Amino acid sequence: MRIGELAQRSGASPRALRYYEQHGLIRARRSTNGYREYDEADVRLVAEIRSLIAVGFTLEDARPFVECLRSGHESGGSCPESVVVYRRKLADIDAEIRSLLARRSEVAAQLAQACPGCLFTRGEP
Amino acid sequence: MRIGELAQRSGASPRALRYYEQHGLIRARRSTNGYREYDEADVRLVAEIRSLIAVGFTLEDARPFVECLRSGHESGGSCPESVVVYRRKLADIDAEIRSLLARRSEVAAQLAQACPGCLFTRGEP
DNA sequence: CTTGACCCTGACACCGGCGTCAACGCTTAC
DNA sequence: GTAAGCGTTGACGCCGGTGTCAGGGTCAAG
Repeated sequence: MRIGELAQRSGASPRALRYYEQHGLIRARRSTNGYREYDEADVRLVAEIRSLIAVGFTLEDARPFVECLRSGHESGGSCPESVVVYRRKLADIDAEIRSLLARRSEVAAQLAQACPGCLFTRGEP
Repeated sequence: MRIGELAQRSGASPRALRYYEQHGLIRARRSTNGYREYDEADVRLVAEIRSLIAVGFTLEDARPFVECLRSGHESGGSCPESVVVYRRKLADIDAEIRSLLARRSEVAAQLAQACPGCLFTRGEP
């Protein structure tokens, strides 16, 4: 299939697919007229990438997953390198949540100090 | 005082101070040679901006606080416009935390599916 | 007079994952 | 022949808050 069909079936835009290729995440054969040609396995690869992106992974994070799939594994996450990324990501998310909670309480404290009562009363200070 | 001293005393770089001015958050008199001149009130203004930036506010968010201080209030957060920003920011943070928690559980679920046991055992899958 | 420490403006770089446009080639249908 | 609808590459734009450099001016001390 060509890039348009892969785009439709994977949920990525053609632009995104070319971007993934540019960064070495997917590869395409070329037909005689220079058009990129893809197969079913690529649909799977791109779907994996999209699903990782959707939960906050970067393209670099997705790389081991793609290579895991390419090397024949059924799941992109079943290789040691992918698991490393999974765990690092969980740690990152946890750190970010802690940071947000800290910021939240700082903001709430500032609000409480600047305008006592404003935290619970909706309306004018 | 000139920009270097204000920078030292407020914790912002000269570059940042010019940027704040460019976006209308602070103003500077100019001495005869064209140098920016600041006073004590500006130290306070910039300190307010820095403290807001530090907890994740944007410069636009900081604007009402600055104007609140300029209009004579002791605290930048005691004006209605500032309180609106405070509450919006709290809501934003809460939304972001919820989103992160959702992503966290999705990632954990993906990991658990790709590599059962990996969530609790450190090491090879 | 010169050095060095300030100051000025203007402009590019960054980061990530694309969107979007330009300018062009291929293919199919009418 | 030609128009539509695909494809190609290359390049700029975005978002925010600076860092950093270029190419100047100002001023006090030596």
